[in-house]
Amino acid sequence: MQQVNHVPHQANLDAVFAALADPTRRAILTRLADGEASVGELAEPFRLSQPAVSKHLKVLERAGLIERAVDRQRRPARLKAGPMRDAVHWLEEFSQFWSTSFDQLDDLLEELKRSES
Amino acid sequence: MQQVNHVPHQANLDAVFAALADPTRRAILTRLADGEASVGELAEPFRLSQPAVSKHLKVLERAGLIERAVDRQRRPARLKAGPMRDAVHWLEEFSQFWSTSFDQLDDLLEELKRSES
DNA sequence: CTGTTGCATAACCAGATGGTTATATATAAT
DNA sequence: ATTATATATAACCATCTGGTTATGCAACAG
Repeated sequence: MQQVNHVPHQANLDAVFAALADPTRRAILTRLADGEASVGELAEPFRLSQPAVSKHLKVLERAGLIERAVDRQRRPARLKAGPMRDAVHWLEEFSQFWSTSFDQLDDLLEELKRSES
Repeated sequence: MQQVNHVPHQANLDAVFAALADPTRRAILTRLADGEASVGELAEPFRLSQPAVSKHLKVLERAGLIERAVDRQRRPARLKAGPMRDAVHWLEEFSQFWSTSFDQLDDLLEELKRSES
């Protein structure tokens, strides 16, 4: 049976959130949403050395957010969905456990604060 | 005018995702979803020193995920909604930009992969 | 005043992170 | 065979992180 249930795997949540914590990596992901890209193509817009980009890609790969292909000398990266969804799920479950919806939370907390004081 | 629009602020996204990348801190947040708690109350379930918990709380506070109150000697922490919502929004906008929904993404990527090869 | 409780802060440490340059490797082009 | 291109890897560095113990300080309790 193929893995279908995406129970947010605690260990990977660490890696996923850590990967998302860097603005360059988020930009890389956004770029990849537009289609696969090689290391060189990714390095160009950022003023970053090629090895730096390779490192970022390795972080994203370890987090499972991307996968690498092989195309001649190029090793293009493309997005993978699962882990990002795990992150969303954690946040959603958290918000659900916490309260009803994020959109009501600030108001709700304000209210609580007022009623306590 | 009060801040109402929660445009995901890039700088804080760094701090928010970084804060969420630690399992202890996620556990602290989950605990706080149950109600405010003092440093001591938070330190007890984890086998962590009190200063370690204080440090985690400072990280969460810098990310804007919690706020501290003053109650006699205690300095209880409580959740704040905004930044977490920013994180959700980033992920949602990303998924939207990327494709239609996370639930369809893996299938979609699989399909793309197949049609390319 | 004295002691205790709750927390913060400082000083320290090992290991991770994010960047660099230099070098190696593999594929392509000449 | 040589050279050029695309990427990886190594070695190095400064800074950040997550933990510790030791200490300081403010707010009670006696």
